[in-house]
Amino acid sequence: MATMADVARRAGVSLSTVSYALSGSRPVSDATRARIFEAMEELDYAPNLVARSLKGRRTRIVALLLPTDDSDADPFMTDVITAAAETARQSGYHLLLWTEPFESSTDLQTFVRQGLVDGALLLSVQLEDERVAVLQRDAIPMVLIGRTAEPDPFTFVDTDTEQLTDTAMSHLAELGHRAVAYVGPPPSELERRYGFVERIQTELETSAGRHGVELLTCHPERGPAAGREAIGALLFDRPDVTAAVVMNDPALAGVIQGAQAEGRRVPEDFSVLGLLTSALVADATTPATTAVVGSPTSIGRLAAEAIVEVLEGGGAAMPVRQELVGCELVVRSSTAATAATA
Amino acid sequence: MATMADVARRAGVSLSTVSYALSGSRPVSDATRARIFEAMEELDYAPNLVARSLKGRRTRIVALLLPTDDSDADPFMTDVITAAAETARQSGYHLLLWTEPFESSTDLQTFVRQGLVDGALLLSVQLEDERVAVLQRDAIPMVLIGRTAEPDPFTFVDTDTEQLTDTAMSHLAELGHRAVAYVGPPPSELERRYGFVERIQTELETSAGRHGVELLTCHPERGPAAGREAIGALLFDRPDVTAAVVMNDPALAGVIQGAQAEGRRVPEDFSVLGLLTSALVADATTPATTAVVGSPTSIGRLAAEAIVEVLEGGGAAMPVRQELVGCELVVRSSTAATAATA
DNA sequence: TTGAAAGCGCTACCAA
DNA sequence: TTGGTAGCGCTTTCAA
Repeated sequence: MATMADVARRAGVSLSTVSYALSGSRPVSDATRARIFEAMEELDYAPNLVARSLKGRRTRIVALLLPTDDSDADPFMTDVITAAAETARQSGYHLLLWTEPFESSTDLQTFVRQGLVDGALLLSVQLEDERVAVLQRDAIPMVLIGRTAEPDPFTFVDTDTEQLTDTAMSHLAELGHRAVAYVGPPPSELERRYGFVERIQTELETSAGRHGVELLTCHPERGPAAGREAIGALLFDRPDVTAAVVMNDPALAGVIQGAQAEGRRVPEDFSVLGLLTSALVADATTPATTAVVGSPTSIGRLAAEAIVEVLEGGGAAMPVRQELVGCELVVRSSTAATAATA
Repeated sequence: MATMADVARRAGVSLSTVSYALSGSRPVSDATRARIFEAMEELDYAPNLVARSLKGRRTRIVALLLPTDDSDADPFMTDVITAAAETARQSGYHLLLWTEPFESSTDLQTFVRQGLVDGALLLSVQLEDERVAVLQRDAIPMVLIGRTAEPDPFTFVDTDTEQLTDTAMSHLAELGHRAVAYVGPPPSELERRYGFVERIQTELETSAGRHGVELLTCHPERGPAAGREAIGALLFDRPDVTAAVVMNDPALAGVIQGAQAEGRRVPEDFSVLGLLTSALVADATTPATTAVVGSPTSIGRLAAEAIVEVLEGGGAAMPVRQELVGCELVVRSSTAATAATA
């Protein structure tokens, strides 16, 4: 591949002039510039990013920290990732995948010290997230997608869980439901201690209280069978429960089927409301599941914008930026007013 | 961050000795090495990858080319990507995301000329894929995930579509089905001219012929409504159709519902078989959908292995490696023998 | 067994 | 308006 020296030779100018012509950081006469760009064209020249990175002590590469013992490939994550990658690219940044099981963050430590990346985007943040400490130790700029435990002095982008839960509970309360099942994520995700999961639980309870709704929680494993059993057992104990909010895509269909097996028609006798349910899954159930959905695309974009801003900020003490992304109710066919209300 | 010079100074040796101690490419006395590693430890030293890349003229970074006007975030792709990233990392390679609409491959051209990546992995390969030509022009090593039109002289990893279609048709033929609907991808994907989609169509027809099965094709848009309509119309014309193979996750539930709306019980009167259906979707339908599934994890791993092999091969003329990854029938509850057979 | 130094391709400072 | 050159952090050749 052609180097700057090749271009300089061909254009009959010095190497530094080529550099200045390219960066514009010093005036270059029109004639000279024209000759230089012509030479570049002829040689298919493109500046070597590695050399530039070495010189400039920054690579314009951001690590995307992606835990891999997440059992399911979440479509939500995929959208976050592509949106972040696209946004980053528009600012001249690249995203580099760093997949790693949650446990082994010593690898991460070594990795960031190698100077390949200028900063990091953290996916699937946990309440106590080792990775944050590791990055902080080396003063690697980072943006969390999710939140650690409070107080959380980091820049983050997250779903507005309060709005999420409140949208969900308002919807059900307005429909007249007074006792609602919360079918949460599988136990394995609970152990992980995602801030996200714990916040949902707490805020769901708060919101339920505010709306005069009683909340009954269960955490079935993945899969429709587990969902059926869980809701079956719950309805056996508490036949007065008339709705479920479900944040467990693999179990979602099971919840609907389990309610039906107990003789409830969905949505006439029993409402099911998805939380962050992927459209693919929500549309696959019968009836299709009404859900409160987030905006993975906005999250990815905002996260990329935030990290770029920090990195371009040149180390100046940036204000910590914390953004909450709103949710939206997507009405399909699985919720309806209770008999009492209708 | 500490540099090699810092380590050398602290250990009281020359810079080159530190380098040799690290690489092992020249003997270093035990005492010296011990001092050096101690110094590294104390300084939290890690070799600078950028400098190493500049010197070595290789970055050990591989671009992951990810077209972004794919309308849906496919869980299959996510698994491919994480598997590829993990495998690459185990060989000391990193994956860098390059998201781009199909059209603009001039950006790609410029990008690869910048020397940031040693090679590329191509996702969602089309029959006529511009990206292949672009990379070839600059002799960038690449591995396709998918295939271009024949003859295809490139290294690729792909799902074994022949086995896929044959597994599907055998299953249905054995159950006694003689007229089968093929509910293919939405028209937009057809226009894209994915090799994958076209191969499935052809091979499904071939396989159907071999099994004495008549195949009726339709391509509904995404979403359950489109699926319902498509299968409804088809069954209206051809009431003798007793099964459907569906390669269109968003429409899948609609196909089942549409058949039921025509008075068919699934699976007793009508079988539905998914093609590469994601587990999340297959488990969400009622009944759960039996499907022939591929192995995204294997594909990702093999693709990463292949590109690493090419890159480590040092430019020696490598044999073109072409791997087809097998499929498997996952039996759930949506297929059964026809009345005639049972 | 170890050290000195050239050079990867670029940016930016110092001079002219 | 332009040229020369040091140096980013490393690997590797040449010398001792």
